[in-house]
Amino acid sequence: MNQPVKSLPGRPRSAEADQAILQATLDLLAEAGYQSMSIEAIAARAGVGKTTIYRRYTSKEELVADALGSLKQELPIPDTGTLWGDIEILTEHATKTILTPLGRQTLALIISTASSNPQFAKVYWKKYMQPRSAFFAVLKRAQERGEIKENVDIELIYDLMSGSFWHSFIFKPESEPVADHVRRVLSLLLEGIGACSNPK
Amino acid sequence: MNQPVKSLPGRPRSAEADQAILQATLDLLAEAGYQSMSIEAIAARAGVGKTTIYRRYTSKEELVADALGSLKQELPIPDTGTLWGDIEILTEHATKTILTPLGRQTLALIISTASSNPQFAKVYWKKYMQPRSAFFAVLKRAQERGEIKENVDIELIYDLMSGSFWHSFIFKPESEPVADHVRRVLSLLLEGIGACSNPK
Amino acid sequence: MNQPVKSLPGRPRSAEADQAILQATLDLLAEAGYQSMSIEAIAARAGVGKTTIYRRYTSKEELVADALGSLKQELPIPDTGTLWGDIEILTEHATKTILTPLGRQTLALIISTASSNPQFAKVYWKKYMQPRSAFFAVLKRAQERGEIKENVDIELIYDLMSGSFWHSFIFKPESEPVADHVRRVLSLLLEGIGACSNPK
Amino acid sequence: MNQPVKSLPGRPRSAEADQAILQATLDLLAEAGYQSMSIEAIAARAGVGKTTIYRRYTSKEELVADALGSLKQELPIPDTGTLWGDIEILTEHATKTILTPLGRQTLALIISTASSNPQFAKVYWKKYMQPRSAFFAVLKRAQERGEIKENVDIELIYDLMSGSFWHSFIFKPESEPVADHVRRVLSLLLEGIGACSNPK
DNA sequence: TGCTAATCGAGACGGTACGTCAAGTCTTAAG
DNA sequence: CTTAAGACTTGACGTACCGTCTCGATTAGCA
Repeated sequence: MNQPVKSLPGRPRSAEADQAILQATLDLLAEAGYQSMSIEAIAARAGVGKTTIYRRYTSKEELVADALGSLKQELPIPDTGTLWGDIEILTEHATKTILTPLGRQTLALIISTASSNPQFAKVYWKKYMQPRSAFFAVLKRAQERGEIKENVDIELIYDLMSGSFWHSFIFKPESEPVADHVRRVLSLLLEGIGACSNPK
Repeated sequence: MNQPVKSLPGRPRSAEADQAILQATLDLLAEAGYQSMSIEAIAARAGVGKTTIYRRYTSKEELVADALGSLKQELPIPDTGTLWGDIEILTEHATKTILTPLGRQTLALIISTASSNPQFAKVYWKKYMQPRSAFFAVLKRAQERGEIKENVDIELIYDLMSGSFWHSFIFKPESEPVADHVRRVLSLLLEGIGACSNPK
Repeated sequence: MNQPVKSLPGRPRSAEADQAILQATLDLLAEAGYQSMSIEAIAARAGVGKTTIYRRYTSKEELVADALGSLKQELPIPDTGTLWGDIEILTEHATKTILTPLGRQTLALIISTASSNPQFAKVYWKKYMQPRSAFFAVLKRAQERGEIKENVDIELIYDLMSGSFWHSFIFKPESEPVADHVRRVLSLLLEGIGACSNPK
Repeated sequence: MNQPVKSLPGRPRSAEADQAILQATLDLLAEAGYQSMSIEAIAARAGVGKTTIYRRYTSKEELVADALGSLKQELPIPDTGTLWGDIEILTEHATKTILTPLGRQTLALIISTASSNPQFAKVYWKKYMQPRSAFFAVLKRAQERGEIKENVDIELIYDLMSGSFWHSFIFKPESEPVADHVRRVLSLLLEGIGACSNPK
């Protein structure tokens, strides 16, 4: 069995430079935003030549995608026994992630890239929406416990909650606390809005 | 009685230039996107000097906001007699508006600007979400007809439907037709997801 | 007999504007120099619209020529009885005229325009070299008095004295007083430099 | 022993660009003149980015000074055995140098800059008046040969001849050939203009 | 120990677009 | 018809970054 990693000749790439570049990218992304962030500024901040960046990434998007991807996030799937309790925890976590400068910039990035560069949007999206699986697990368990109807499409619920979360977050950042809004949405979803919807 | 309109001294601004600038801006916005669109290109396309643009707008954002704001959109409030019918019409209209290059760019613009320049986001938003009032009227009538519970917050419904609409539009552009998705969402909302949600 | 001056219909040109423009031009010419002097600055300084200037002059050169031409200079032809005395007076006057900011700028203007726009150079030149006729008269009288050889070309003497005056003025502004230099030159000219030039 | 030449880090400046810039500058100076010559045009003509010019020079004056300074001129000191012969050769050379578009522009530049930026004027002047030392040598030899009085200030003679040369060149470009004028001046100087100038 | 080769920092390269300034022309209302 | 005011097109200014390209200096593995 040969080594899967063939050591190339020549000087190996500097791991320190790798780290410095990613860190400088994240810092500047949070500080200045994606558009205002210049490669030259990143290189200067990282104490690195521009070449060293261009050797690794062919575009700013690639660089930012890798920088965001390098962020470690661990999210234990909550299990409080009730849907309400689990959602509470997920909401709290999501809020903490998003209400940082970096989180806002990432969100902006996701959506502005979504229409033009879907492949990059998906990278950002994957990192940003890591909680998705946790959310699914929570809903699944609630369904098994009988808190949610059996025939309901869980993905649709996810769309609804996540979408409304964004919607209110983006356009009414000054209004009621996010947690309250989520609670009202969940309540509405559970009860339904139809006047004659009780199957009796 | 003095004139309410004080005519300023000097040559008045050219209305033709106004129009040419706005049109060129919209064209290039649709063609190239906000970022790739240069003021010089707009000036060239409009057959106008750069100064003439800079005299009117201090930033690209202002210019684009005004250009989008100049778009006239008339949306008659539908009244088919049923909530389903009205929503169908609204959805069709919204889809038509958004599924154009200009619509996509506007959406990207709204969200990427939202976190950094809320005041501009609101301008874009206002224009983009003009159907909002129509949507409210439709829901209100449905409530009066008894199709929707009386004690439900209509704004919350709007958040949910609009948000889920975006959500699926942005991240699953290739999946099922938008109209179908909206139908499923409405159905879910009307029935509710709670297993034991019989009210009273 | 009709009036030789036909009073044109409409508002007559403002003499105040005329004066203000010329004065502002001279001021700015002395302060900033010909190149750095903008028409807009002249208009602003004169409290006049740009149009008012362009209606009168078609170029900066014309304007400056007229402004310099408007300067009144009276130079009485000196008659002290000796060539030395007359030259002394002329030198003093020339020095006073040239050693002002306006004088320096005029000189610069004359020469930099000379090669490209000879017709303007001549206008400046005429004003600047008004003393020329006085100089000629002085030399003529000296010739008649027998101070200068009869067969000498007076114009050539003028070229020599005026040229050397410039030469030293432009390239050695810091050296000996101008008057001394002129004296040395005159002395040299009178005596000649040839070792065997005395006709015996 | 350390190297006296410390090689700076980074890519060294391109000697080709240096040359192209200087050549383009001289070309455009001769064609269009100092004022009408734009940095952008120089860059375009040299096939070089504007930055490459601005990296080297902070002003047009600096650039032009360097360009003129880069002109190599070799002038052998003539030695025909007589003052008249030597002057003839010097005059011919000076005429050839000045009677080119570049020569005229340089002259205009020297004088228009002289009063405002003496330091630049001196650079131009040095290049332009390179023959000065040759002229001095020629006069010195003539003095030793006895063609010129011993007690005459040679510098003053230079002022007179050079000044009158300019004077006639600038204001009477259309008149008699330069060489004839110089001959008349030299003759006048050698003989003197004084009627009773017999020394001793 | 020396050779080979990819890497490093630094920074110059040809470009594009920026936002500013002044040029000379034009269009208004007021005189 | 001129005036002051100011908008118009044009074009150069000097700056900031782009992505590419040299440099001399490292820094490994291979000979």
